[in-house]
Amino acid sequence: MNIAVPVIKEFDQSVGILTSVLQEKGPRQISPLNGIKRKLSKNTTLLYEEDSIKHVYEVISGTIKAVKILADGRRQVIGFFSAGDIIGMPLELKAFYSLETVTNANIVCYPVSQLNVAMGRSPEFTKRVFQFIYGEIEKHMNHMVSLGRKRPKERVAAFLLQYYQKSVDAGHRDNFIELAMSRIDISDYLGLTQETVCRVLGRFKRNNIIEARNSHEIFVLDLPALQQIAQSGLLH
Amino acid sequence: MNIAVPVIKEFDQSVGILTSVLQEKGPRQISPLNGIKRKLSKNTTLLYEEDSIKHVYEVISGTIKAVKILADGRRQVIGFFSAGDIIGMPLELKAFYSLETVTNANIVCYPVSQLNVAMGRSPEFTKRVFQFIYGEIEKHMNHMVSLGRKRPKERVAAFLLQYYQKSVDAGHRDNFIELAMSRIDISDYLGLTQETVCRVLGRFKRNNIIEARNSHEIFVLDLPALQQIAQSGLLH
DNA sequence: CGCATGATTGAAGTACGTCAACTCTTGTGG
DNA sequence: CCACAAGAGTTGACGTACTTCAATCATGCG
Repeated sequence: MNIAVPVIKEFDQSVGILTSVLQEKGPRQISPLNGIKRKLSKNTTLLYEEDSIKHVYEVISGTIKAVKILADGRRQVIGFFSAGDIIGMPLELKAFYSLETVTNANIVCYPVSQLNVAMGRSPEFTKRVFQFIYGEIEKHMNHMVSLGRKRPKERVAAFLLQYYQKSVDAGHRDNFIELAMSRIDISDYLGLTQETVCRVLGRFKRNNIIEARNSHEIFVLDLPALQQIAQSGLLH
Repeated sequence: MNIAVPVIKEFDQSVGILTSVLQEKGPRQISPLNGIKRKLSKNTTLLYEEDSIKHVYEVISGTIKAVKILADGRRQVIGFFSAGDIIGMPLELKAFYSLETVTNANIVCYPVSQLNVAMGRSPEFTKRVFQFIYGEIEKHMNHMVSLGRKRPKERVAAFLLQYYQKSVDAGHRDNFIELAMSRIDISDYLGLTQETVCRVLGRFKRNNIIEARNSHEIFVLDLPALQQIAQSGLLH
């Protein structure tokens, strides 16, 4: 037991455990997933679109964005990932998007082959993988509705609420959200221009719906208002 | 053998075979998927958003759309499905969208539980399911780029090309595509108004890029032009 | 045949994008 | 420690591409 504790710790540190999403519960069932830790500095591309996928990534710290880029430079950010998020899927195919760090980040890379082995062994694990993918798809659907049918203020409100929810899920109760990415990244995520994102945020500030300590640190002052705007943009 | 043939035929007709996507190759390996055939008339809702999912559907004939609807009536069509397409996933959860027939349609319903059993038995089948889901996700990504960053003419061109490709994949060489859905459905898919869709199609006609026999039957006259417009909208 | 629905076209308005100026950070080197 | 540069963010003025509103034209089904 004296020995076991440091061993477990070593396991946690050097191997990663896919705790949040994919890992089976209970110490007995821990799948032998051997991930490799990587430390990435800000604005690094760790995967290019069309690259063949070799790993599934778990974000330990920092923020990473998934981006699709058109020939003329237009960008669509598919999603942002931060601590606890999983990126990728257990199939070796071509990447649909490139992955770039928004901030310095620590990640754990799990070889796809290992996940396949784990899935072959455990139906429970396979089910968790499916549930994870389901969740990702649900996000994609909501994103499509935002991009196709929502007004700028509704998109921005929904975006802020995503981060608010994430903060609540993490156990915080201070109405504080940190937007690690630039205004351009946000606008590329929401299908808007950075100017429009700025103006909408400015309006929210003037209406005392949010308060900004600086451009990346925001307090939600009026949650119901934000929810109402996000849901159907009734306020003008 | 005289007996076997009608039995097989009966099997094909009443059970469905998930041929195109999920079915394993070779007669020996045919998974015992017992689907139930359903005949649906036009404008029928076969699944409501938030309903719990009990089946995966295979479209035999006709066209079905997946739709998300906002409180105030705005609609985002997530996708259209026609002969050979599979709708849904092997997990019993809440539906992310409602499913409505665009035309009269024949479908086969496979209980999710059966797919799970088949996946438990066959890693090969599981892999096919993953590949299918991958393909769906790729479509979602491209759709997000269209909705977030493409101009109307680029979206419409890409939409036409999807159907052109489908026609080619089905072995047709006549440059003919059939758009079973209404202009409103197309606009709700592309995040535009029906008027804009009409005007773009009208421009394509005037530029001899397409020719319309009627509003639903279209010939592609200038494929390269269509591809160029879809890819980066260079033409004005 | 006639009505209802869908498609198309035109005119007008506006929300968002574009362009540009300015300010605020942040980081670096003297 | 400050000065400066480079980048990011913000705000304003203006233009326009798309929407909205409206009228007309097809299409198809009872």
